[in-house]
Amino acid sequence: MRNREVAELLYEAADILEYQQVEWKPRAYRRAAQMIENLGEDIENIYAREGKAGLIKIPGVGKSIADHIAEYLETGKVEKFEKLKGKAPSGAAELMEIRGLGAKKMKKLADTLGIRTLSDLKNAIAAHRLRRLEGFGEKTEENLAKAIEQYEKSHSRIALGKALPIADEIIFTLKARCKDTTSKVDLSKIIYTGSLRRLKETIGDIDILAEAEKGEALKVMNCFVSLPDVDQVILKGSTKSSVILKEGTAIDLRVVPPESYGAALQYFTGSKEHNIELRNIAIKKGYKLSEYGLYIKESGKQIAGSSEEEIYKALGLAYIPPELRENRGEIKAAAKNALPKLIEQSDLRGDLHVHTNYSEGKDSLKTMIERAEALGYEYIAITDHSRSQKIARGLEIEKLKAQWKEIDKLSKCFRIKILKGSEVDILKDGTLDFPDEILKELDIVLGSIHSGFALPEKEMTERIVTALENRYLDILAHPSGRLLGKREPYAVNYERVFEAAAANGKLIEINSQPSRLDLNDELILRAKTFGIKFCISTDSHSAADLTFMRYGVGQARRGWLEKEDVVNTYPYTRLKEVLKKLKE
DNA sequence: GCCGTTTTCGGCCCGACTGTTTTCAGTCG
Repeated sequence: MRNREVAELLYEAADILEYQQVEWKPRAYRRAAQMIENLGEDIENIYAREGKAGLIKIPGVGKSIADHIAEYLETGKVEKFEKLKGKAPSGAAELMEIRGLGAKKMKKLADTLGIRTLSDLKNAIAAHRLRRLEGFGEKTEENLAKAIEQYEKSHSRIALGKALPIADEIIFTLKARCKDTTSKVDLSKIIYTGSLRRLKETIGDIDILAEAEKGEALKVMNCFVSLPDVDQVILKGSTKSSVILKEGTAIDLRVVPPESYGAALQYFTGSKEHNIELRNIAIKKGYKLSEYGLYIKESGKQIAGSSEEEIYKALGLAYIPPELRENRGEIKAAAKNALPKLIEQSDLRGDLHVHTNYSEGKDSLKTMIERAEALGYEYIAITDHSRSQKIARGLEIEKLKAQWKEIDKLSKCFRIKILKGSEVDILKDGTLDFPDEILKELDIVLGSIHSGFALPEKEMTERIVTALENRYLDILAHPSGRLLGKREPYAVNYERVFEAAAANGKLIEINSQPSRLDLNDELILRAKTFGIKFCISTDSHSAADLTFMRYGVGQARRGWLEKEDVVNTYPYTRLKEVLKKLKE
């Protein structure tokens, strides 16, 4: 899958063109890059099958970009882009990340002061050389210094699992403060928007929206910027404020009047690409769409704005859930009333990947079962590590059998059904870490890779395919092996893995651990086209982890999954049938 | 550079905030 690679190439070219103040081309390149990123099909396959004609069919890709992509796929580079590279400062990509520094200012800095890297910029600021430039000033210099500091502190995105609790906490506190300050604000309308509401795996900053009449807006803003966790106030106006929390997270708050609340919620939820498409539809219908509402262009009369639903309706679209708003085809589907009916967390009847203190879990078997039953689940699978996982205290066969005995005993005390399982290592040659006579006694077998991450793509693919052909394996767990922000996914040919999973009827896990979220949304979408079924599991290492399910469900929804696609929405008897059939 | 049931040429999302400006450019989302 080289889509990401091709998209990066185009994004990079767009940045340089933007730096050169070339008009419109950067936008065209970025649009093409974005479509390629979200294609759901390997661009190499398209090119191999249909040549340039196939590439031109991709929205945003015309003859010229198709030529560039073809050249890149065949030779590994694009002559024209190679020449472009020399035209911008070497540190341009990094400098563009600094808040307040765009293409124009960067060019000015390069042309007048010869600034080409972040360290050049830092030196120039320290020597107060910026404030003398035309269009710059003392304040700009100070702000850039602060922005650099902020960039160096946390320029990476925040994991969903970290951002969501922070947002919940801030909103809780903000509501309490607002309640003490004014009675005229509807507290239930204070919610998070942005990529967080879309449940994206990582978040740049947290966006919060509130509703208030004009006279009350500033009161909400004052509550917000004076929250105890706020470190810096970046900007403060009557509709928009930005702050940075002491632990480094950036938070924006927007306040809008009731007649615009839905439009603002829609707008700030994004994604940007989804919104641009929506606005284009509005224009074609003779409307104008902004964060304040949907208006008739001629008369300026508002025809929708207080709720998201009425905006989509007025544009001739079915309501699109936030998780789908990535311009991956959801707008076309909404126009045809063909959106998926997305899975809900309440559809889940059990958790199929849970550790106990038999291996690396913190809590006892009994505690995990108790908590799962308290969550209302119908079943839970106990899946401690297999014997090769020495670090995680993987179970020897004797210990596994002892666990079975305890499960049999506990089964009599609980309503919830307990499946005897194991998270079995897929060894380097693709065999599983327990012999067949043990595997066939288990109710459920997860296969996963915990060693030999650096295998070349071909061998890693063979290893996983071999495991998928093992009749005793049920589920491929955390299939890409990535740890968000820490470890890249291992090299593997997903087309082949998905083919093998589909051919053998194997299930693919969506691991809900905030540090994993594995498979990711794009690969879920891709896997679904192979007809594969999934399970959403927490990979819990303590009873508290059982609540991680919300993150996995979010990724499943982003991958367009419906209830029927996910086997742990099935009643116990149906789940057992699925698992039994796999071993026949 | 791309695109088109109002266009094959002339458009390309829209508005807020800030700073350096006396009316606007740059940046951001």
